[in-house]
Amino acid sequence: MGITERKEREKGERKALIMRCAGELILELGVEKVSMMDIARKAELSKATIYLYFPSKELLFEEICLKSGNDFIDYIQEKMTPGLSALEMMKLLWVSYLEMFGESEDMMILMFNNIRSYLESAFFFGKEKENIPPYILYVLLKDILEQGVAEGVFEPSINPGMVSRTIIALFSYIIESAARIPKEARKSHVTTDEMKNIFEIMLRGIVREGFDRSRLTLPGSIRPNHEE
Amino acid sequence: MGITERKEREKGERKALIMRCAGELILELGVEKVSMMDIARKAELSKATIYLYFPSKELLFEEICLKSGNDFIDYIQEKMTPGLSALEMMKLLWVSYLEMFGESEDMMILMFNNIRSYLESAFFFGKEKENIPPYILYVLLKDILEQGVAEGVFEPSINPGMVSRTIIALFSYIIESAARIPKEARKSHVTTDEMKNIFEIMLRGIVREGFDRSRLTLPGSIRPNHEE
Amino acid sequence: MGITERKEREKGERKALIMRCAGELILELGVEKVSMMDIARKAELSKATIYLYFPSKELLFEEICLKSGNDFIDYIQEKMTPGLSALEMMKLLWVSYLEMFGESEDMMILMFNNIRSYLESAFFFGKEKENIPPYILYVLLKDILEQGVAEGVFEPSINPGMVSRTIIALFSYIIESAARIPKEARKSHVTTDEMKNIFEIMLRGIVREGFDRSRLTLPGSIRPNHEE
Amino acid sequence: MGITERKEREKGERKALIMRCAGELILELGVEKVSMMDIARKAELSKATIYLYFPSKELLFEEICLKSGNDFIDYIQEKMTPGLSALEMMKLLWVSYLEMFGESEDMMILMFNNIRSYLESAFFFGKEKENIPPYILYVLLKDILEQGVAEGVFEPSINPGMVSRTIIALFSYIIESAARIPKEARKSHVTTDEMKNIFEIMLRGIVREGFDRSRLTLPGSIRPNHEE
DNA sequence: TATGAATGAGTGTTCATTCAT
DNA sequence: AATGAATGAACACTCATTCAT
Repeated sequence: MGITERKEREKGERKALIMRCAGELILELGVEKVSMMDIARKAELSKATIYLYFPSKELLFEEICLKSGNDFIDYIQEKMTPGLSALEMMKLLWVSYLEMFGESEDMMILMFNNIRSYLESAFFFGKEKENIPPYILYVLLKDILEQGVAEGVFEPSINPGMVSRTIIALFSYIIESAARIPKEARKSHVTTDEMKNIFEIMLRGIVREGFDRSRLTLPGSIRPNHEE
Repeated sequence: MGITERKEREKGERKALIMRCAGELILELGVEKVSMMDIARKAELSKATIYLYFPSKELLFEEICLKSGNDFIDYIQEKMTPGLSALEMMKLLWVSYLEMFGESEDMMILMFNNIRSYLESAFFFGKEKENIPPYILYVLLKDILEQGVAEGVFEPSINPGMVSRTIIALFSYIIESAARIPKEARKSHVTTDEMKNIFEIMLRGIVREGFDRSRLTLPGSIRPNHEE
Repeated sequence: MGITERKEREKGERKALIMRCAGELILELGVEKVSMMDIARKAELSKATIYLYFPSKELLFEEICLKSGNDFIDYIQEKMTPGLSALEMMKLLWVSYLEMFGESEDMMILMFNNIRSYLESAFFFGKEKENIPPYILYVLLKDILEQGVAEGVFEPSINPGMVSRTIIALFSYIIESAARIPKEARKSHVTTDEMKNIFEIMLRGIVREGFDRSRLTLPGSIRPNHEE
Repeated sequence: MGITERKEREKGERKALIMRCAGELILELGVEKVSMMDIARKAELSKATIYLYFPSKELLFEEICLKSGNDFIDYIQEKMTPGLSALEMMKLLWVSYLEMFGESEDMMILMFNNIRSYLESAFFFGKEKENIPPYILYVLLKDILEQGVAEGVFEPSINPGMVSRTIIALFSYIIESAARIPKEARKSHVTTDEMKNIFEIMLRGIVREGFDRSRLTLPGSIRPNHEE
């Protein structure tokens, strides 16, 4: 039994190694520019070996994105305790984002990179899909927004599905833009500050008229600016 | 006299044909996936002929994007008369967008496609660039926002540059997403409705607290839904 | 009659123009690198027009080489008066070369360029060809060498055909090498000095043993060094 | 142990195969006319496979030339024992050439082909270059000539550098010309006889006046004429 | 006569994928 | 399980040549 287990574990490790290497390369070069040779070289394996673990380049990339997305969802759902108000949950979402980003910037970039590819598909405009991270996130946000409407905090006229998609799109956009900046020059506080402002505007735009705006302020970057 | 003119016109038409075919393919497959061979096949020309009109793939694509961007800018600037209030200009911008989109959906998609490539560059986070359409649009929006702040209509705390970029990013995102939908299934009213809602939320988020929200309503799709 | 004549003359002029342009380009870029487009551009004609005068690139180049070779042959034969001794003729050949080279360096380069292509063919080793310049030159030299043997000046053991080919080959080689040097840096006196030395060594090698070497001295560059 | 060795050897053989095929094609068609496709076809491999062994066409060709040149240099230097007179060394050079040519005609052709490309460069007229075969050969010859002058055997008035270059040029020329002859028709004795005569003439031309010419006779083709 | 426009057949090079070992 | 070796299909780009006008 020990042996098969070890084999299983080693197999998983190899797979994780390949995904990690591929992920780093995607962040470095962009999806289109990464070749199987690059990945093989980085993982110190042969190209053929990669095909032992992934049936094609496309599916390898898909799995990478899926994983990063799931990690993010897991992180968020762990924090979401029942009984929170919509506004508390929105703020929690924001804080989770901040923390996760501070902790694992690259993973976040990959995750939103993933989302973007789904947003671009038909799903964004109605045809919804399976159990994939972007969709889960979309549902999560939508539920919060609906709860907020029910609580009388958000404008009843908003379309929760649409607003949910819009928020995700915006996050994706900014993160992706950040990813294009060379890693060493990337100052994450810019990214998070940018996002914070947009998120606040969006919140102000969806709350009921007359709602006290001071209650919509979000916390800023939680980590000290380690650069500059 | 007639002959040279006709030749000239035909030459222009060929060039336009190539750009149109290339544009459609970009919308269909994405920039990276389109090959010169694809374009040639679609235009029913030989690859070599394409090179008679454009010195390289890169410059062909650049010209396509530039043209669509410039067309949009021209359209807008023609409508912008001096003496308008910031809110009037914002609405005018919206109506121009609607009209232009109704008139030349593909062109709009290409234009925002173009913008996106610039947004992804460093410019999005501050380093600004030359006389290219996305930048002109960015400046235009920023000026309006600043004027709105001065008029006491928009929140003085907003960062006009950042909000300008956010608005452009959102438009790009939605348009681009729409572009991925197979043409026949694309219902433009979804696209414009989506955008209208987002634009309204954004406006509500940036006006001063207490500003009468009923003044922020935008007109909807101006053309009848020609599909379905 | 006047009209057809003028037409004829103009046709000849066009042809000459094309050949001149092509010739210059060959000298500048090397045979392989010159394209029909280059020639057309230089001659300020269309590519198609060139095909009106020459049926193919290959035949155009052939004609260029032929012409330059014939010019050289004509120049030499004009000077060769009967009754000269072999040694006098050898010196005359040398002087003609010097003069021609001084007068029309480019043409000489093209001519030997031409010769080289023939030397490389089977002809060099026996299978002789028609009335082409390299062959005429070969025969000319061979005749002189044979006369020299008959006069008792040259070693009877030499093979006139072979020595003739060797001399031509050497001239070609040096000229061609000179042609590769950028035109402005080309100091022809180096070329001619080099050639003079080799020619003298060759002469010393083919005269009978004991022949007074002081009689084999050749004149040097006849033109002042116009550069440097 | 056997396996890795065999793999190594097979890899070397493939590389050698490609170089041999490319070499033959160069001899057949000339450097400029040989395409990677031609080589692949001849080697019965795919174009992509060639790129497994050589990073580019240019480097493949460079390696071919370098190898043949180095082989020749190695062969010669192995035979050159110290204490030989200049004349002995000249004869040794000649014999080495003969033997090498008899043994590996193609290689010799390629080698001189290589040399030619260097002779055509500025080096031929003074600007000398690194450690490349043609230059090594040039220096070797020049040293011998200088030694001969010091021994009082060669004319003090000769320019050793220039004569060295001339000899190399001549060898190159003849060999290259031979290469153009279709292989089956190529009679190597013609080539070597031709060369022998020229080499003898050259020697007679550079020895001091009055030197006993019978001492300058070279041995002829050392192998029986295997053709005709 | 002259040419602008067009193209087929090529170039060198890359890369995801396969397979014998 | 792992891989070195191989390759087909693709890529952007070039050029000698043709042809309708």
